[in-house]
Amino acid sequence: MSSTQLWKVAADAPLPEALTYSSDLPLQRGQLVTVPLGRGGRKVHGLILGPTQEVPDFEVKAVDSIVEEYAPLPEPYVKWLEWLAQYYLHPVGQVVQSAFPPLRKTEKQRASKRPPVIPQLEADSALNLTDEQQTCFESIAKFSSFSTHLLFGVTGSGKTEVYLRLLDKVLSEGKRGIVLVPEISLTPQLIQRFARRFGDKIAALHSQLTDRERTNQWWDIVEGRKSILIGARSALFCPIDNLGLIIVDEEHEPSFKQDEKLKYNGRDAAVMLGKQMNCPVVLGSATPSLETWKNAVEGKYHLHRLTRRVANRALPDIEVIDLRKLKSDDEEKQKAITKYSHLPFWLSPDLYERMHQVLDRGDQAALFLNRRGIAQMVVCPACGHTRECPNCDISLTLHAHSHLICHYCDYHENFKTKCPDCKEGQLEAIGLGTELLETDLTRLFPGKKIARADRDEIQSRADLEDLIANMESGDIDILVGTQMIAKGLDFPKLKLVGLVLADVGFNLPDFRATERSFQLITQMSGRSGRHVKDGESPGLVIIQTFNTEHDSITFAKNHDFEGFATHELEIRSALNYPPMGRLVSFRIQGTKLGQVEETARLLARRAQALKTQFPQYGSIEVLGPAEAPLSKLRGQFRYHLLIKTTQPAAANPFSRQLLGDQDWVPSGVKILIDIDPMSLL
DNA sequence: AGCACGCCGACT
DNA sequence: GTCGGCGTGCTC
Repeated sequence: MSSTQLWKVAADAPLPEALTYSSDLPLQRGQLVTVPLGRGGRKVHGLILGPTQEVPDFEVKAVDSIVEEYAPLPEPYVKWLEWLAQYYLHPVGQVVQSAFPPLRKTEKQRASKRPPVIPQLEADSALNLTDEQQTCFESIAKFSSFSTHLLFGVTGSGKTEVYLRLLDKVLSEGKRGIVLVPEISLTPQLIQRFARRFGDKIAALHSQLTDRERTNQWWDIVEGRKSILIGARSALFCPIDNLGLIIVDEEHEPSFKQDEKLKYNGRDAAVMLGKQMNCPVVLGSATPSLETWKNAVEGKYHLHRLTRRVANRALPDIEVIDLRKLKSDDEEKQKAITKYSHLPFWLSPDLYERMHQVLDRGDQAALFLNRRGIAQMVVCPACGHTRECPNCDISLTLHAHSHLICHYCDYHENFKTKCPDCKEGQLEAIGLGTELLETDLTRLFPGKKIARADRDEIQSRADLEDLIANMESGDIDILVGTQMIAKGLDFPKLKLVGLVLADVGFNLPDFRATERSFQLITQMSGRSGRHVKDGESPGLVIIQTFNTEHDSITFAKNHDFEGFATHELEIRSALNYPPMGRLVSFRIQGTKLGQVEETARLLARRAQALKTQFPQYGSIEVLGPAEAPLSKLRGQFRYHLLIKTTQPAAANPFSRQLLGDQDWVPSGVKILIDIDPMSLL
């Protein structure tokens, strides 16, 4: 009955295009099949993209079988997957695999010792909305087809309650919703809140699940047992039908960008999915990315504002401490310096006194520093030798006064004080890290309970949940941490937040450094005094810095996001940086430095040639090649080439052509492409 | 990615 | 001779 026909199949292999297979099976677009690939009778999964007329000039193999377990993917999902492959220049066959669960379906559920994926909690009822929340809710709820909304709400203004109401509305219409959060494992408090409100309607997908848990959650959604999917960016790949809403919380978060394999941005992919599914997309943030902000002020996105914290709670006061003044030599200062001579160099008298005040009242304080360990480098004062990682171009960080660790590749060695180079000097630790803060604080605040939260201390969801419980119960007085604790956490007794050295963030070689720094200060200040009562003094934020006039500080101090965004957009505009221009980064890496350099040079020359050959690429700027800021990582030398353009439409075809044939690239050298990179490191 | 081919050094 | 190390190349 059915005759043999040719099909385009996205096979699971790193091939730029789909392959052609023949079949007399009743196939359709979106169906998962197995196909033979290569020699040796190997079988791989492939997704049917559609029939084709083109008869290729080589022998065509036949589709092996239909994978009966999966119904064909809905058309909008197939379109979305094709878009991802096309836009991010990634092999379509490998993009497509992410739309299926890692394991096969099982009928019998085995008892698991692990805690349930969704916590079982007592139900919670809706809170009363403030006028602002009500206005935002209504103006978003009007939309039921594709539209993108920015919910711009200051920290503590109750964005989550607006999300919950919107989801309520979507559920009441018999539709379903996706909630994307950055690194879900780090936001247990948010999951709990959803679990209290929506109980067993929720499924979750994130990196801390086992393959079996992930597979079960996937089927719960696909077979319609759950109607709200909350998860990290990868949750977008779960083919949920009848979608009424996509929410992206903390849309500015860099972690929405995947930094390996398919380098997609979860926020942008969510907007495209909303377009394909024809449903509204809500992006929420207190510090929107400049990309989103630009779209909002230009009217491409609908802008909704929450300008006040709930229950009229005040935003925290932000004080800036000039660390340069600590070195002043006038007499009065000198006296003060003597009085505080026991303080370590990183702690100003003002911050120290404020910490005492807060702790004496029985409240909590938190100190942030974006660096782990005891010290960033160890140096020999006699000959200047520094210990560096043999695999990465980076100084080793001292931990526990006994180990030197590379934060990139995890290389570690014992710390020996005698300089291995000149054999005379004693190596000294220079710099500052969370571990050192903890040690010093234990000495300065005897009897107070101090906890540290960084990647060395908090490695699992359970660790973080323990920490949160101890903060909530008041078992911790002072919390020290990296930016791990700057986001999303909500502790009623936390009244003082100190940023130990803001400068750490300013000086990164990245055009987004100022934006990141502004976001960090604002998000961090959002942790302070979230629950102050009427008449109580607001929470306090103290920023220590050597550069009090830095844009990120002067605007953040006044809680002035819009002023900051306007100012920063002007700077970006002058240099054609995103969001005014588009960037594509090519990274050339390999184990032989000479080969890498030469390939980078040749790639740049080809880019220039392409530009002169085709007039439509006239606006493209080719920057580099240059040694990447991390010039050696995990034993690989790294160069990069940047493409910058004010014509967004030119970036993709140009990159595609430049990457086209790679016969000239020596084996052992790889060219990796990153469309819309989030970081230039 | 994953597999076969092929070219080299080390062993019976 | 021939076993197996891994660098190279191809997949409808």
